[in-house]
Amino acid sequence: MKSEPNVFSIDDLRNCPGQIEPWNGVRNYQARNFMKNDMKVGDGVLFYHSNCSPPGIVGCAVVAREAYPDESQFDKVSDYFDPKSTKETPRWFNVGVKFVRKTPLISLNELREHKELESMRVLQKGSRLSITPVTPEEWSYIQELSS
DNA sequence: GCCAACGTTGGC
DNA sequence: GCCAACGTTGGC
Repeated sequence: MKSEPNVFSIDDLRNCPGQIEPWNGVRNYQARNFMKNDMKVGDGVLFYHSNCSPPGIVGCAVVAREAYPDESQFDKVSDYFDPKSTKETPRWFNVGVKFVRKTPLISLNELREHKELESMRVLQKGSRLSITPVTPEEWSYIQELSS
C-alpha cells in the first residue's frame, strides 16, 4: 500500500499503537476493489512511501478490519468528499490496518535490482495504483530481505 | 518542474 | 460506445 509520507507516513501509523487505522481516501476503483474483494483480516501489508525521495518500502502492517464504507466520502470538508456518494449506496470502501514494524528502507531502485521481484505489480512500468497485490513468494522474499 | 502513463468526464 | 480533453500519479 502506497502512501505519501507527508500525508500519512509509517511513523504516523506507528504512532497509533494498538489502533486500527482506516486506509481511507482511496478514489480509484481498482484499488478499492482490492480492498473490498481481496484483502482479508490477517493479510500482510508492505507500507510504501511514494512521491518522495527515495521512494520505497519502509515497513509492514496487517489488515485488521475488512472493508467498510470510507467515512471521508460523506465529509463535506474533507478533501476526499464525494458528492455523488450516498450512505445507502456508498462508492468508496477502506480496510483497517495496524502497524507491525518499520523496516530499513528498501528503495524502489533496490527493489528493481532483485530478479525475484521483477514481476511485482508495483514495479511494472506505468503502475500508478496505490494498492497492488503481492504474491506469497514476493512477500517471503521481502521479509527475508528486511530481516 | 517535467512528463509518461493512466484514469475520468462528457459531448456526440 | 467512442474518443478528445482534461486531471492525477509519481518517478525523476
